Amino acid sequence: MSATRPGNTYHHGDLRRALVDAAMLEVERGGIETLSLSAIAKALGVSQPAPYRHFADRDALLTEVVTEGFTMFAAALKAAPRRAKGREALSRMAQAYLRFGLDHPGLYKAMFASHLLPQARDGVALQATASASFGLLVAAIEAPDPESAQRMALGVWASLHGIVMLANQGMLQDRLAPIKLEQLVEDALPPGEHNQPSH
Amino acid sequence: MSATRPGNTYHHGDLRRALVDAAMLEVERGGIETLSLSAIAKALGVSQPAPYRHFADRDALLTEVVTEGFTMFAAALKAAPRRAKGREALSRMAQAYLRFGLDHPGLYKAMFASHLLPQARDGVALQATASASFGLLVAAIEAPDPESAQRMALGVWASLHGIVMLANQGMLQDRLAPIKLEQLVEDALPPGEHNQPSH
DNA sequence: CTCCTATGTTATTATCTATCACATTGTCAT
DNA sequence: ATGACAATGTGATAGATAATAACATAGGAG
Repeated sequence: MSATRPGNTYHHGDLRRALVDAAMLEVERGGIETLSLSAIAKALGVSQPAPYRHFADRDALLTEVVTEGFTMFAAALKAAPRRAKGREALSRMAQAYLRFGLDHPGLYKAMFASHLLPQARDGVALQATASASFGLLVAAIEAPDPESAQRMALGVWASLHGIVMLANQGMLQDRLAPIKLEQLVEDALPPGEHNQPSH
Repeated sequence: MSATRPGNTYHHGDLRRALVDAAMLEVERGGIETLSLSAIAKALGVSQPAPYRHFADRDALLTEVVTEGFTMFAAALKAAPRRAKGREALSRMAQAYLRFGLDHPGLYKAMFASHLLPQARDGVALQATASASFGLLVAAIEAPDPESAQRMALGVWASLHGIVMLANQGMLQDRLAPIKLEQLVEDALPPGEHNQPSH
């Protein structure tokens, strides 16, 4: 009966991990709304209630997926500048932000547009994880004082978020004739010496 | 049995309208995922399958809600400049955008973050409706040539969209100490003579 | 007035979440 | 070792929902 199960044992081995992985794939494939614990359990060759041994409910599994998403996201942002500093580092981070959003549309949407983030129960821990990424952005901004950095980072964040969401909704495709998303990202950043030539 | 039904007739009178209204309220209250045709039918005092006489499936009702949302949205943007022109008109339109997003968080999210927009079936008509709003934004932008207007409008749109989405997710609350959303919106617009004094 | 169509109803099926009581297995103290 | 216990899995079941089918009613066009 078990298709994806390693041995033929009564116990799966690492069902929790398998559930998260399968859920991540499904969120990426069909979005948050099509995720079904039943279907995942069946696909993994376990009984339908088995997932409830590891997650209290559907939202708990989704929260785990989204949390791992934010971790991946933060890692991508952190790695992006490589050895660059200053304005160039910010630019690379912004491009990495864009790339993550475009490469993981379902996950990105689940991270930023789900009902989980505003919720009291899991929302607190989740917001902390999400905030880590924002901190990276603030740190990459060059500004006279911390408050300015915070304010400018908010503006950049909002722009990047908007670009990713609109692009993934397919709302920019018809309008981008000669314009590239990468250029739209550059335009969203505060000006610096290393700016690209004007269009 | 019927709580919300006008008379006591076999036929409801205007069930379609009542369904859309109820669905709009529910989308606003609990978001897209909690919308249940069963629950709405019961609340309206009709049988559970009655809605299927007016909408092929759940998504069809949602599409109607979102379409009406875009119509309201376009009307709000269009009315915002009142008699103002130029840069001031753009500013007022942007503030109206923000206000709509904050006043209708559930509807706004349904409009821009649902699975409906990218879908082939209803997505085409829906995208056309959505595009009308974007056209208003483009028209309000002062630029040397149409392509620049298009490009600048994209940037403004993305910024506004990002601000609304992040704000409605509760992700800006902790960070906005002295900053107001309205100011964040102003900062997202291209500079003009009527700019606010710098902070 | 009669028929026809629109709109509503009851009955039914399939899927999904979630909880229950029970079964099995790995582990840890003795 | 071994026996209790905790962790993990199973079958049975309840409740909600989407969707379809067959039947009922009412209102309007001829």
